[in-house]
Amino acid sequence: MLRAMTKRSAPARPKRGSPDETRTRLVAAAAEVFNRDGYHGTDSNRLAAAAGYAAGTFYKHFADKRSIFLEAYERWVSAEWSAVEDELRAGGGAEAIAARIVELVLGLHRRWRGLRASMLLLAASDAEAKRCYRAQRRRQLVLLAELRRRFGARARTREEDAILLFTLERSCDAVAQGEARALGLDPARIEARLRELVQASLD
Amino acid sequence: MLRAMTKRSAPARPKRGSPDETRTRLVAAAAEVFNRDGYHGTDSNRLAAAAGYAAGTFYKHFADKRSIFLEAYERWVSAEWSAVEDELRAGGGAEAIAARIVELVLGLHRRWRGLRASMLLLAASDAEAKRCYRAQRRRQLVLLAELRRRFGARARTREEDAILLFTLERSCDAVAQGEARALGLDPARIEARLRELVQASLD
Amino acid sequence: MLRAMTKRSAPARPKRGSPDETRTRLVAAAAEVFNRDGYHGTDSNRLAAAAGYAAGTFYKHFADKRSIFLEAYERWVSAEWSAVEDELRAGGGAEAIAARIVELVLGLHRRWRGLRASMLLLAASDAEAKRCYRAQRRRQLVLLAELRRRFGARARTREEDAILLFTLERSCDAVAQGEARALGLDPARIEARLRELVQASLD
Amino acid sequence: MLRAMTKRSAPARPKRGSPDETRTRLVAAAAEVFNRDGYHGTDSNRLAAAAGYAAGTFYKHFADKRSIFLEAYERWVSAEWSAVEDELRAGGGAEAIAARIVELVLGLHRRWRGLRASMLLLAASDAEAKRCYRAQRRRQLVLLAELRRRFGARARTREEDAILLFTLERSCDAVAQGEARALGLDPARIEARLRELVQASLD
DNA sequence: CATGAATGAGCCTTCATTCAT
DNA sequence: AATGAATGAAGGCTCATTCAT
Repeated sequence: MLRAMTKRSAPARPKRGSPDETRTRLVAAAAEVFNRDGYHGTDSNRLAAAAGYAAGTFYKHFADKRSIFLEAYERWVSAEWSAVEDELRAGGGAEAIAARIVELVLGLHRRWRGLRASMLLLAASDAEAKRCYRAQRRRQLVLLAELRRRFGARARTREEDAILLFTLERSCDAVAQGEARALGLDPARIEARLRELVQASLD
Repeated sequence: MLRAMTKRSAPARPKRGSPDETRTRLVAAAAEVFNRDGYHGTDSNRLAAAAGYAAGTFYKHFADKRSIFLEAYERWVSAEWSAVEDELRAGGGAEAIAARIVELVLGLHRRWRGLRASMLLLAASDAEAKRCYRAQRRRQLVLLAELRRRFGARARTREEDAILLFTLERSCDAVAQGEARALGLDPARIEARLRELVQASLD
Repeated sequence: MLRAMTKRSAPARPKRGSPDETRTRLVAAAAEVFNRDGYHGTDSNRLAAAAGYAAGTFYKHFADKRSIFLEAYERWVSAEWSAVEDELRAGGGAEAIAARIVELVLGLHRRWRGLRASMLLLAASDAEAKRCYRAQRRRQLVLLAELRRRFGARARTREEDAILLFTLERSCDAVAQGEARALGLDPARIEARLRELVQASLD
Repeated sequence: MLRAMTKRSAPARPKRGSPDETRTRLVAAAAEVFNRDGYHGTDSNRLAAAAGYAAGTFYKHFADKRSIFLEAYERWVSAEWSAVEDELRAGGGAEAIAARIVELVLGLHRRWRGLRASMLLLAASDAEAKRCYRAQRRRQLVLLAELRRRFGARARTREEDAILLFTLERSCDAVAQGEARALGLDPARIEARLRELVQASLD
């Protein structure tokens, strides 16, 4: 069985909120449940229940499971990325920024590893998920170029930047998902190396 | 609808072969079907049918869907990796080897992108899939160290090597799955950059 | 899909009228919607919305879907039958009356074919619907006998009259629902023949 | 509640028959259940259970509820009509044939009144049902013309014949469904009158 | 060894109805 | 009087798996 345990909390019943509150609660609960059980590991009834609602309520707010997933990803992962961007744009030296980038990205990957894994899967077969997933990478490319301009560093090709992002993403996943440890690697050293790579790219 | 069309070929009925032949045919067909439709995009009946067998035959040879998936991954992806290793061990200069590594890895990612995506998903929630997936990375680390010894290059940390592998894997996925193009990147330049990175690691 | 499209008009919101006005609006809207989509082709929420009210309002005025249906049928179909009766009672020769009967009955069947089809269905399984449906036939039998008295024609058995009504009803349905045309029949000839039969019954 | 009681017999479990047997059993059971509970009064799970099968088995044989309904109607109602036709073609005088037609048609309407009512409903909203329903009327028109030729009677217009069939159909429904009795009519007299009409049409 | 009919739990979705506001 | 968010039972359908042949 791939499916994880499912009945967890009996959440506070939030009857009769505004539609927006309800929608928000559903999305928040879905983000957690998808993150824990994976896209194919839950169903719409459970998502509703996790937010304290009945099955029917789900379909008042979302057309289907896929659409709440995309919204959950958008709302949580992307939202937190925005926070990251804001902080990085706030200033600091190249070294500090590099360290912070690695720390923040790793944190996000740790926090949302299940959601990210599901997104990867979905993006493989669903066009809209693909778009949504790629939109982020685009933002990151923009951010990277912007930071570099701030430090007066020479420009890199988009390809070089993309590869740096891929490196960062995949390595952080490896650390977040325990793959690094399973391979006998020291997460701290991975982080250190990533910091070097990011900083080198900003100089 | 995430599910792709499914009825494809009307396969040659190879009834009453030896158990091993049957098993092999099932695995071969499954590899193709999983690669095309994804793990959640097929079902065991279709896998059996794709190999020209009845539903019941499937369960005479495999405990469940997951186990045939792991075997398909093992048998095809890993097997092809072995071929890669053999070729690389056969000799050549650092530059040629680097180019060949990138070419071969990219080829594998292209050929098996569906299977790989499914594996990524499965590895996120299934312990055995995780082990199977990681075993490969371990082999690759060994190979990398071995190649470097051959070229008399200075040793790198395991972490540095792992990050190189992550970079290679993730970037090849991006190219194989069209993500690179979607981001306006030039696949040829990505490949060139990957060759540089690999070669640098071997010197 | 048996179900037809449903969201049609955005009806004027007539909030806080007298209970009777509300009830009337609900019934009027329901008659149209049932006539268009069929009894099983709508739901109470849509009926409410079609009248410009919220779901809850519906249940303030009707016990359930069935009861609004019966009322819609009663209020519209029966009401129009009354108009027919009034006109026929107003006078005219047997031939003119016969022609008028066919014309009016056919008109009603055309106008309310969806509602009638639903009633037929409901009457098959619901006792109250059955009563309501039969009450009309009774009125028609009375009317027929009454007209005949007016023309001084000899009496027929109730069975003969009933059969004439059945003929009229079924034939008008066939014309109204396109069955006649589908069978290669000429609606005008059907009407002509029906006029003959009715007139013969009045002489 | 419109829905009739549902769990009736616990039918003999007929496991592992040939697909055709299974299909036949499903259709036979469905004909009875539809006839008893109406199209909207059952569901696919109950149809399967009524034939002694599990839910999934149903969908191995039929795409959906509508398709088994049409087949049930076709297989039972039409099949019995064929028997009627055969008998009528076998010979006899006009009077005897007329009597037999009324008797047989009435018998069919009695036996399958629920199925017929559902068909009427379905035909109102479903194109294929409509076709299937009308195909029968066409056969009947042919049969009627054929019988008349046998008796050397003068030809009637198709419209006249159609109206006779409508009369017969609707009147038999009224008798079969108790409508006649509810209107205080004597079924025997209805039958007598129908015999007259049919015989008159054959002379 | 292979079959393939059959299973039945379980997912997605709808809708008649309620009730707090 | 009206609202409309919420309900939850139930229907339609799928699919991993079993077992009699």
